[in-house]
Amino acid sequence: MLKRQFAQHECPLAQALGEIGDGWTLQIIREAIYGTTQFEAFRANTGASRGLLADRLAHLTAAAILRKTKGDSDGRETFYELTQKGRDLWPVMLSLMLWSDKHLQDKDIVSARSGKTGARVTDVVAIDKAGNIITPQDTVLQPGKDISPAFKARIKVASAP
Amino acid sequence: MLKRQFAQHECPLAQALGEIGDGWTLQIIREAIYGTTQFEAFRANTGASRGLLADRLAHLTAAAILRKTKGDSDGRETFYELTQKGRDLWPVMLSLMLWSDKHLQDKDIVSARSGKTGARVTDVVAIDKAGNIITPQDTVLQPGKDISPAFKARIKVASAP
DNA sequence: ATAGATACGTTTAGAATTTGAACTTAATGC
DNA sequence: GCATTAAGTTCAAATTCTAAACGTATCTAT
Repeated sequence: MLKRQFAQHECPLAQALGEIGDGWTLQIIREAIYGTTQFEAFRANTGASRGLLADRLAHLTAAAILRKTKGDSDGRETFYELTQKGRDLWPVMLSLMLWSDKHLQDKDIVSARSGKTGARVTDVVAIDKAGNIITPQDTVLQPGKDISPAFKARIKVASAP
Repeated sequence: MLKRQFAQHECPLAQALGEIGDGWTLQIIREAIYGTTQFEAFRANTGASRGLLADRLAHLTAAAILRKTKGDSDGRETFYELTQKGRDLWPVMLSLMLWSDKHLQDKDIVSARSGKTGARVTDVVAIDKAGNIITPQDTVLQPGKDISPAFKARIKVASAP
């Protein structure tokens, strides 16, 4: 089991990174989102070693990001499927994919599209409860009621780019 | 320098994870987005060791996610600031923050809001060129013209959750 | 029923990475 | 000059990862 712990911040982002921010863990979640469910397939598609993969799958299962089930037609098989918590990481993966398309790639490998209209996903935007778009330039980080003075001091100068 | 390389996929997501998917790298990008610019501040806020931090900052600079500049008032200082490519990772961090709020936290530590209206960011959504929202349930991954047969076979069953 | 193959692990030694402390170098302040 | 600060570098010890072998249960074919 990975013992390394990132500095325990109250920062929600630091906590999320502590839970899934490990490089291999993200690769595994990517594969799960692509539809991979079995140990050997995760291995083949990520290149992770057996020991590491077993460890990370156990961690993701304990964190309720994946759910482990036994195959009922073939008793040898174990399936790891995304829970709702896991599926909720889709926007993270989608934004990464769009970033990659914009900055890392010129080839047209794969695109996310609407199943209904076929229109390509070009962007990911923040919205408020009413559905209004909030641009990155207009975004600020606001301390909440449970924030510590120390962390408040750090984020008060920060605003989104 | 980190030698470990994730399986070299043509997959844009795998490439993005290869570039920034390392755990410490993501912590550093988080800090940069929070406004951290100096070596010692990155160290204090992430808990990374000096050697590792120097290595990762060099990598992020080489990847043009950070830009390294010298302080002109104080010649000892070095600043690492986000480039546009780096700032474009904001949606990734914001989605992670929202995921954390939904699944990892019950405390009200910090929220992203509109500077203009004060409205809280509640969600991140995919949109097409015309600005129509494409829900995760309606999203499919479509192979592009430069895809290899092998990768095409893998994603053809995949659809977003 | 026996033999071989498959799926999912565990174990282990060796390799690679990370830590933590000490050390450099260069610039600043007193 | 002398202490301090910022940003690294160096290196031995600790941790983590890999790769190959091994283990166990289940399935398939003979």
